[in-house]
Amino acid sequence: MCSPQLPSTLCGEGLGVRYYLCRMDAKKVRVRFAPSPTGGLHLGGVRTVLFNYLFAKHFGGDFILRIEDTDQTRFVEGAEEYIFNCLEWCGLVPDESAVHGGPYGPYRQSERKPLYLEYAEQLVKQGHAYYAFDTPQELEEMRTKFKTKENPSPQYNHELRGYMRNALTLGEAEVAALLATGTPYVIRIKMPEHEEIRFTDMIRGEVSFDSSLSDDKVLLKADGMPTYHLAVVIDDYLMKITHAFRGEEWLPSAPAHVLLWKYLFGLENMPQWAHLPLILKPEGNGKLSKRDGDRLGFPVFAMDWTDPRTGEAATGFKERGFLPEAFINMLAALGWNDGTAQEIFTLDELVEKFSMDRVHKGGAKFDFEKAKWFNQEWIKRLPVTHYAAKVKGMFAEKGIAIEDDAKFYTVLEMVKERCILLPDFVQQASFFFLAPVEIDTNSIKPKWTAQKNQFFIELIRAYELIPYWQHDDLEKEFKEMAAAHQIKPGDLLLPLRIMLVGGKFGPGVFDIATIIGKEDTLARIKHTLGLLEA
RNA sequence: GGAGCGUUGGUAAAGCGGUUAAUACACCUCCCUUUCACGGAGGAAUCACGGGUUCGAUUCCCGUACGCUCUACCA
Repeated sequence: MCSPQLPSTLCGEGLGVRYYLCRMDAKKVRVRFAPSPTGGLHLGGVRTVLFNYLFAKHFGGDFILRIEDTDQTRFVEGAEEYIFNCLEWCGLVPDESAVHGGPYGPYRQSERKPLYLEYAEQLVKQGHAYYAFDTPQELEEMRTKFKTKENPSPQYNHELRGYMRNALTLGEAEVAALLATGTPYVIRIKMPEHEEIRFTDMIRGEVSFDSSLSDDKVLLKADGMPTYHLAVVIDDYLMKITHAFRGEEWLPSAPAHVLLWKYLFGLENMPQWAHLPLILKPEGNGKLSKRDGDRLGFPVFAMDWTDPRTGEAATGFKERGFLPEAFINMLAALGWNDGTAQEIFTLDELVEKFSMDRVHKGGAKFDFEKAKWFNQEWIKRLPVTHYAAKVKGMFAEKGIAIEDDAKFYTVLEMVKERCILLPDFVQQASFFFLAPVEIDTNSIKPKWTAQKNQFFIELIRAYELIPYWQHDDLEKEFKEMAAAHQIKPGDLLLPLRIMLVGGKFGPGVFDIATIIGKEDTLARIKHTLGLLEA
């Protein structure tokens, strides 16, 4: 029996023999993600990448990234590089791609253009496709002419193609003449009538369609570029893709793809399909879009993206302060689980445990609160050194230069469980390095008394003389003095906290005092005492 | 309009013929902490509806409803 790792060339066609024991599923797993470089990389896109990656790596296979840039009108400068950057940040690096190279290139469809015509013409010869000369205007006319209440969107299908200007209605001579004079044309698939097309989806099981209900999709466009429908089949074949995952929105066009496989390469060579559930808007209905993010205040793209044409900008999960570990984990949990109560997974664990049959069928509404929880968990779990540099940069932006790394790490460690997103560290920890500008004296004033004022004046004196500036001594001194003044320590702790921190938050007060040191502690107490007098 | 896919607490979801229907997020209450957070305890679902099949259905089958996707020379 061939092992799954055995090179596919040894499994049959390479030796010119079809080995009985070497079936399709014994071939090396090869999956692909095929984005079109038209804008920011959406949450759903990253999740598709993730599932591809996890599946491939689980079986020791390859993850290929192919650029679907067949629509020249939608080319966006920088989008391709951006996609690679996102994958890099997520840690989902392709084995083969336009930048990583590989034996099945080129990995950009625009660079494979001549290939597609060949196959399209083969289909024409086989009678499974035909030339069509209808202009965009004529198509538009057809749609309005045949539009009825019952049929609001007429299709270019077996019923209507007889009314159109194509090789099926024009006659051989005329077609040849049109072709000879360079008349623009497209090649359309000729969908058969009343043929049941069925295939097994890895997530949904058996799905079937009636071929009569599908339209004669354009395979090759007038500019010579293939449409997605043709390109996906040819490239998946040529790149030896064994499993093809994509969003559920592709399900309705799957029958055309299955047919193309049947006509061109044989159903036995077709990859296993899996149509992933959609990620939906948090409230209401429909696919999650960038607009929802803007409206509800959360990111939708993996990383910041600015459209070079419109200048429109969108923030990404990365820039919002997500750790890649959390982002990936959250995405995996959106539609997949391992059947246990475990929710936090490393990439390695995901690779080990992932399986397609545990992917949920229904679409999931995106919950930003849950996404934040994953990030908080990862902040708590990871050593602070893992993200200290990033946080340091955020401090620098606020004008706080960190010089003492050891102190910085202790501080981060001390406040990490209070941080949900990376920028929270700035709020939670900057007072360790810079005296607070805003002091919430309103939280002190209502219960402020002359006795308390006196207490702090004496506390300053006592602290000035304290031999060892350390947590336990500071606390002991504080409590003894409170007792001497007959004030409950609790009534004094909050004021002290506000003096040191500026507000009602942060770790233990004496921990803070210990770290910021005698000089700063006393200065901050004095400063606030001054404010309270005024 | 048509086709396909889907439907378990507010959200994500486990369950794969017999369970007190897990768990997590969010929310509320309480404990811990004289801050905030962490941590701990508790609180919510007659599994969309109607028929079957079965001794027994959240689980299997068929309808209905609802939702989503697609219905471009875009992917």
